[in-house]
Parts: sequence; structure tokens; C-alpha cells
Amino acid sequence: MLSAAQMDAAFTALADPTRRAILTRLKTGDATVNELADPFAMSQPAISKHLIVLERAGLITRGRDGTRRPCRLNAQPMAEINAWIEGYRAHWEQRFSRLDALLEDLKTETPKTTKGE
Amino acid sequence: MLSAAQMDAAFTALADPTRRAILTRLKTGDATVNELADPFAMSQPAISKHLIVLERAGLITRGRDGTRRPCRLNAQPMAEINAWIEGYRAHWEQRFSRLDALLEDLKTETPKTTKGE
DNA sequence: AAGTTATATAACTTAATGGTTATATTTATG
DNA sequence: CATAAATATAACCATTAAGTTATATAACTT
Repeated sequence: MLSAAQMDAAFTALADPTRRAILTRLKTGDATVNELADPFAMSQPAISKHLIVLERAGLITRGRDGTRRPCRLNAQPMAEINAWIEGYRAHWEQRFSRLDALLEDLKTETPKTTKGE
Repeated sequence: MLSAAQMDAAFTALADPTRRAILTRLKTGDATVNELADPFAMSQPAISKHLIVLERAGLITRGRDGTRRPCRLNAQPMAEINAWIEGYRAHWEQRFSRLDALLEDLKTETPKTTKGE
């Protein structure tokens, strides 16, 4: 399980569109810093900083290939975030109000097959 | 689907431990600002600001009950984040390296029931 | 109407973010 | 060995974030 600080880091890393785009790109395979920087109207140091944020959050790892630093996606923290968010599934699946949910609970105690659409 | 800006807002909102704690609390039912502020060693205005962030991210809604502003969890954006993160499930489920995954793909083309533990 | 309670707003401070340009570092290559 | 390529680091700037205290607003209560 992720510590609160690790959750902070992961969510913070994901809160930036450039960083999400980088992660999306890495789904298709490893990439060097320049390859990652290429599609963005942004300097190389800016991308390097984003990569540090992603690395600190554990969302990427970086190898060494001569002068290149190939970046690799590490989706492990995503699994943990996913687990955390799952705790809210019940809430988003019922587009009912909390009161309706309560009534739903009562019905469950006296089953009546009244499952809404 | 959430726009990039909405994703930013949602992830940013979730990147703070106080705000995550507030959401966790709201899973058990609606609560007023003071009720939410109570467990924290933090001023009421600080909590009010956190609530604004959560509201802007669409993660809570606020009603009116006399002088109280009851807050309610709205997990809808969680569903969207969940959907986004699902796009990485394949990556976190294989704790293999990308190369191994590629080999795995090849095996699938010539099935051999070589599913690792 | 006066007081009290619940919440919001204002003004401010400090620190973190996200970007820049310029330069340093590291490693490969002619 | 000198140069080029890939990346990192430094120094800086502007904006946003997270907290504070003090005060305003709104709605009940007596």
C-alpha cells in the first residue's frame, strides 16, 4: 500500500497534462528524454523536470544507454491508486442520492428483486 | 469523458491528504463544514478552501440547510479517473519487463499454456 | 432588534510549481 | 584529443497553493 506521501506524489504527478501525455507515450514503449520532449512546445529542461516528478512518484524508471536515459513506464503506483479509487465505486455506481441508497439497503434486507435499470 | 483541465482539477484535488481524508469522511454521509473541519488541526477557512477545490473538481456538491452548507460526495469524477487508469492495467498486471511482455505476446500467437505464476 | 452560530472572504506569508535561458556534465565518435 | 550529442543542473521569474488571522455575511434564536 502507498503511504499518504506516496499518494500525494502519485496524484500530483498525474495532475499535469504534460506528465500524463508522457505516461501515455510510454505505454507504447520506452523512450529517451529527447524523444519524450519532441512533441511538446517546451524546453528540454522542462521535460527533464517533469521526468523527475514522475520518477519520484515511482511512475517511471530510468536506465542508462550510453548518453541516453531511456525512460520506462512503471504502472505499479497506478495499481495502488486504482485500489484506492475502488473504494468509491459503490458511490459512483449508484447515481442515486444517499437517501435512495439507504432505502436500497433496506430493500436488500427484505429482497424484492427491485433492481433499478 | 473529462477534459484535460477537468482531469487536472480532479487529480490536483486528490493530491492533498486533507482533501482525501475529507472525501473518505464523506463516504459515510453528508457533513457540514464544521463537522469536516473538526478532526483537523487546521483553521476553518483552510477547510473552506479545501472544499472549494473539491467542489471545483466536481468531487463534492454543497447544499444549503439554514446557515449550514452540507457537503455531499460526488464520486462521478472518480469513475472517470478510474476509466483513465484502467488504460494502464495491462502494464501493472504484468510485473514483467517490456521485453518479457513482448515474448509473452509471441507465445500467445503460438499458444503453449506457459502462463507464469 | 441583538446576539450567536456557521460559513465565507480578504489580506497576507511562505513555499512549491512550472517554465525559462545558460551552462555543466557525461559519453560517444571522428 | 576535440567535438558533438544527450541530459542534467543552476539561477532565475511568475504563478499558484496552502496556510494564517481578522473580519464580513447570512441565517437562526431569544
